[in-house]
Amino acid sequence: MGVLRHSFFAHKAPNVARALLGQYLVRKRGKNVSRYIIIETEAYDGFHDRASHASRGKTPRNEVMFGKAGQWYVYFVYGMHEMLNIVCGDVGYPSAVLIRAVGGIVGPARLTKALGITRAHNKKLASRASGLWIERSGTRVPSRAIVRTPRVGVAYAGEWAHKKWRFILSDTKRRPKG
DNA sequence: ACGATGATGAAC
DNA sequence: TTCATCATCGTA
Repeated sequence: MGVLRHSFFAHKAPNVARALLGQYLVRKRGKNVSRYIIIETEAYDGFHDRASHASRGKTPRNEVMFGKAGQWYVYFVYGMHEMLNIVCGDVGYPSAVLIRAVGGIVGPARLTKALGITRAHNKKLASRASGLWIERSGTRVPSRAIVRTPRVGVAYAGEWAHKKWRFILSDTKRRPKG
C-alpha cells in the first residue's frame, strides 16, 4: 500500500491521530523491513494545549512541531526515553501525534527502543529515505472499533488534561455474539 | 510506590 | 548557573 505523505498529515492533530489507527508504521534497518499496525495514538494540538510542548512557544526542542507536516518529532524525556511523534497541521501551527503503541509493542518508550528510533530521526521526513515511514492499510477501521480517552501523563494540563485526544484501536478479533 | 537518569526551559 | 520538571518504565 502507499506511503502516507504530507497531505495525510496536514490536518488537525486529533483527526490525524484517529486516522492513523490501523495504518502501518514501517521500519527499515539494513535490508530488513518490518511493518507494525498502529493501535494507540495521542494528539497534541495548537498553541494553547497546555499538555503540548508548544504551549510555551517555539523552542529548540519543539520547533519541528511548527514546521511542515509529515516530519518526525522525536524527543528525549525522563533521562532515558525517546518519544516518536509525527508533525501535523499547517506550517506555523504547532501540532503532532504521539505514536504510543503498535501491534505487539505497547508503550511509547518501548516502541522507540524496540525499533531503534532515536533523536537522530528528529526533523526527518516520514519516508523510505529516513528508514521510518507510514503506509496506508487497505482495511477500514469502523468508528465503533475506536476508543477515546484522556491523554496519559498530562494531569498538569488543567482543562486540557481531560480532552479525549488519546485514540485506541480496540480488539477486533472478537466477533459479535449471536 | 518509587528511583533511574539527563535534557530542557525558566529563573536568577 | 542552578533548579524543578518531565507526553515513562521496571522493580518492589
